Amino acid sequence: MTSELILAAEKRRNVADIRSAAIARRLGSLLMLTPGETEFLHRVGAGPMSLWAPRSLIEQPAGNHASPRYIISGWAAQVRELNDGRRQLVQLVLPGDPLAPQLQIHHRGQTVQCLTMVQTVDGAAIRLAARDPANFPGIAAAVELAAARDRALLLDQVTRLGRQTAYERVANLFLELHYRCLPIGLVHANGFAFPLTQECLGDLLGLSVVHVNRTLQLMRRQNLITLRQGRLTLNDMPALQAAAEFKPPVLHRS
Amino acid sequence: MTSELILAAEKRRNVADIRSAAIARRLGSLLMLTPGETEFLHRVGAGPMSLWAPRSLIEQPAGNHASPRYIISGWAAQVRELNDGRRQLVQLVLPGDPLAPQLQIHHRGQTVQCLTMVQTVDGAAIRLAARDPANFPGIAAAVELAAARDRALLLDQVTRLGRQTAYERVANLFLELHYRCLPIGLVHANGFAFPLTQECLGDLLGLSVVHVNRTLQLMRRQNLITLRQGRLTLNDMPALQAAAEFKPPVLHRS
DNA sequence: CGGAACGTTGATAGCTATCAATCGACGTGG
DNA sequence: CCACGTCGATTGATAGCTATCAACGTTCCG
Repeated sequence: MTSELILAAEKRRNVADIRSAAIARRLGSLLMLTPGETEFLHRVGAGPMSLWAPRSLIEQPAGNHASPRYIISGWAAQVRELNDGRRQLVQLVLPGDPLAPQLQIHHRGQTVQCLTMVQTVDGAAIRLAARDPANFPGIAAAVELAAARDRALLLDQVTRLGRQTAYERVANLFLELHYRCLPIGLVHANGFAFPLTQECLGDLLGLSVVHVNRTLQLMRRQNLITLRQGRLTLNDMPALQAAAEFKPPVLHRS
Repeated sequence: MTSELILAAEKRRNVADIRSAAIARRLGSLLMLTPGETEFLHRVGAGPMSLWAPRSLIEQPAGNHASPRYIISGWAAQVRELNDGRRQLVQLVLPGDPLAPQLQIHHRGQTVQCLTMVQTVDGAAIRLAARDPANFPGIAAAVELAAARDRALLLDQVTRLGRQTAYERVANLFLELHYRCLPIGLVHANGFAFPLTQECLGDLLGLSVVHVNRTLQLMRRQNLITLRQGRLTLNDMPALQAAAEFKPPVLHRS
């Protein structure tokens, strides 16, 4: 076996690790989990997985007794569509996140859509663990905190769309994504995989494709970011911060 | 006692009823409560109340052990402010709603602000009841459903700000408010008290005061609405619906 | 009466959308 | 191998929605 093959195998193993560890990392970043809980979440992440094609819609079984699903790789989004074809990506769903909140109200025109190839695992065990504080003291709290953080990010999204310019929206989103990708191990040297097309960015930020393109080019000319070949690097976090005013949600110990 | 005085007294009693009943109506509109549960919520609504002046900020005690507070009269809003003074009303809080979700993450620049005089009551009993399914089978489910509905309305807000024009935003918001005021008994003949200034409307819908004004006047000229003296009447719901595409969240029986 | 808060109106500027066309990358079938 | 179509990114020209600035009217209240 040549060293290249060994390296490739090593890399595959690392990738697999990151995938099966996404949930454990995501929840573990919110508060301290016991080793047993971390191990438990790793096993959930390594369980039988479903594969979804890019652009496919993930059907959410209605009712709150359906088991939740967690993304372990790929990006998805909660999408709302208007009758005339306009669409809004309401919130991005990244590895370690549940596809939808535990109790979701049915809404015509609302779906979960894959932006890349997506792998999901069944989260029924997590829901059960969250209801068994004796054995899993941290998981219940972490699941709650995760939901609260997602709501805080939703408020960020409202503020972005309501009160920020195109330039600020893009900068703010990039900082949010950096903040979210960091704990799940997807960031290296301030860069991370960025699979969104400019059209998706527009639908997420309430902008037209053309204007997204022009805004990105401006940020490139100012050397704030590098975005090519599906990878985004934040070259100047202070400048982005100054432009976007992104404030990460603060978790308080309770 | 003249008949005028009798009528006035009757009216005061009705108003008091509506206030103490706001929580019961709000939660009872989501699913069937037992008579005991309804009575329980009435007593909560009639409990000791706090009074908040217009424009005052309601401090949220950090931590998830603080008892939640419910509004029983008046309007408030969750507000985010940017460093340069821009502000965004993220979500309106109406009678029967909790001031904030059960577990709230601290965020610099986020507050709850009264838009009118506001009366609140302590919701600790509701939280306890929600954890005692044996005695209160419906309340736990209703509280959860209410939170899910609020999240759905937040997604509406995102879509409004991201993908609708000023005219559509205003129409959509008016339909949402009608939808929310109906179950708590505030709507009479398609009209309800509407205490928002045009500046607040702008901060809520991501528009400037001037443009809010012009949009309202257009809708008045088209005879879609009547808005004067703090009262809003929707004269042409079908036309508003056609313009705004408001879809009320659908609760499914589980 | 003066001032503050809110609403209204006009003029102008500016941000962003829309339309149209081009370009490169990629995969497919002839 | 090349023609072809599709998708995404890019660019230019233009239109349009909305913000900003400024001024004025109205109501209310001390």
